[in-house]
Amino acid sequence: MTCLSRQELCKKLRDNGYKVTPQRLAIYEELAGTDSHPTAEALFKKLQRNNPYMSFATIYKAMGILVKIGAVRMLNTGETSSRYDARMDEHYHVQCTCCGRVYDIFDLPTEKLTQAVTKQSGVKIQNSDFYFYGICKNCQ
Amino acid sequence: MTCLSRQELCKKLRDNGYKVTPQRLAIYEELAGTDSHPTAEALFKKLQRNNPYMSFATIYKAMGILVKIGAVRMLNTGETSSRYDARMDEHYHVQCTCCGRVYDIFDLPTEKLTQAVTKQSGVKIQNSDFYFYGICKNCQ
DNA sequence: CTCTCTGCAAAATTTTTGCACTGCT
DNA sequence: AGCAGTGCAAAAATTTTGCAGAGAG
Repeated sequence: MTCLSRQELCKKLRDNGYKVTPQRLAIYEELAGTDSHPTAEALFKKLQRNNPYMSFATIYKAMGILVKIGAVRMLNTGETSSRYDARMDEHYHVQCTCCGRVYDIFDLPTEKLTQAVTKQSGVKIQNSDFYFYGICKNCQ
Repeated sequence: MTCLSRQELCKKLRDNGYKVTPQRLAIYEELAGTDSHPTAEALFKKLQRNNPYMSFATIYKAMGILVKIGAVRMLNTGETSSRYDARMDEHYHVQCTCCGRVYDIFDLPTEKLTQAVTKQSGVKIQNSDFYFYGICKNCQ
């Protein structure tokens, strides 16, 4: 997994003027340790086991910060709640329309797309999100 | 605009077992007549002028149906509320991170991407959503 | 020691649901 | 006439906010 080490995360937090707290580390490490692209609620349930006083507010506040400093991304697959992903290397997402699972996809030839978007719209692209939907192997 | 004519929409509703009502026609025509990718709230405010008794519940129920029968798509740009789009021809979206406006993009070479996703994940892709983010011409 | 962060509860927002009444077909 | 659809209000679900006390630097 290409996520941040604890040391790198601490540095990133401090460099951006945020404090390092056990909650933020626990939230990040829980997220970095799964490839299930969990929602805030899923994270909360997992974290509660080891951190009985973990609260939703803390998760949402931490996520806001982690997204802002570029340690985490937020996924909008069209479900009612957002999902989170600690992998920040360039990749994309496929969701199974049957079971809802979200899989990672790598190495898509997207450079021409971004160029075409810039050319067509005049918008200087800062980042992009690609979502694919279909029936996964398990559900076929 | 490549949206449905009133006649086509009526047929599509009936073919899928839904009734044609003035509210559904008004909602669809309002959406088809703009390229602003409005939220439910924005649609509601516009529709209220001519239909003072239009309600939110009706908009959400109608949208559910219109999405299901393939007359409308829902956009998830990462904002708190969903946006809607009556254009069903293949196209993509760029959002300005400054003003929030959403622009349409056409003719992207995406075939290889979809093939790569199928090959890599084994998921048979049914559809996809591409979102690009950057600073638009107006805001530059 | 200061000032940010946490946890709780309450609030805000968006979307969904239940139900009596309306009105399309 | 029958039954789906509308509108209202209340409920549900997710996310945000305010504040007192705890804890990082």
